[in-house]
Amino acid sequence: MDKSLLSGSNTMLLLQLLKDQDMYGYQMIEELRKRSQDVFEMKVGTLYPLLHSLEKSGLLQSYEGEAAGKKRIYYQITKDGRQELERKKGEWAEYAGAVMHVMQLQID
Amino acid sequence: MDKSLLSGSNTMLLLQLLKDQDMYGYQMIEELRKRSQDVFEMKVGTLYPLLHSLEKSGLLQSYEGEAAGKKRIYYQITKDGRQELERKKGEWAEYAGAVMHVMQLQID
DNA sequence: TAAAATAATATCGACCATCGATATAACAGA
DNA sequence: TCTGTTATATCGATGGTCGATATTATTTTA
Repeated sequence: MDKSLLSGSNTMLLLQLLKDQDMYGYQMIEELRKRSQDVFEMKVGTLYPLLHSLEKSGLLQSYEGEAAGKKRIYYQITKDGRQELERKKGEWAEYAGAVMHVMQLQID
Repeated sequence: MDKSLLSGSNTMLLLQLLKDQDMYGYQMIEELRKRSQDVFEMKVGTLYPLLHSLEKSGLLQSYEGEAAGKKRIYYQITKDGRQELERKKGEWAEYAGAVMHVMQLQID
């Protein structure tokens, strides 16, 4: 199983955010904070290099757009990105399930 | 929230193993594999340095014991270790819950 | 109005967890 | 005898994340 899953959950979370809606970088940080009820606070020093690398590997595409009259760099998930999202989702479910089992924990 | 939670889940899993029973290193790898239904395969290059560092920081204590007539280095969880286990367990639950929520996933 | 805070993008060195490789020794089974 | 497994150990490399720093534009506050 993928070792970088744990650490690399940020990739999965970003792909999930972009699944239904294009967003620009800063917006993703806020959206992630909101959806996680303040548990996640992705750092800009993590986000931007990650976005660039995801684009380079073809999971995302960027384009210039506008928000409130201002230029923004929007990101869009690609077909490969959607495929990778599903893959990582499955891996996460397996991993988290195993942790829960070993730890004898339950969610909600 | 602790950034090393994700990566550092190995510490939590080891503490959990030792919660009810003392074990030696190699045994922990096997037990972890078993309890996780082959999802976890902790590497020896990860385990031994981690055990040493956990002992150094007072979460574990080691002693020489025997298994099938052979000398083994057993590890025992300390009071601090149990406290740390509970702390990490809580953090994990919070983190995993947030991931599940963002990902719209469910675990049995 | 000037200053401070926030939004937005970007980079870089440092840290830390993990891995693969390598080493050694004892013992089991083929 | 040789191979495989158990068991402990170390070390260099990798890779994800962070904090610091930088820059520009806009908004809020004093």
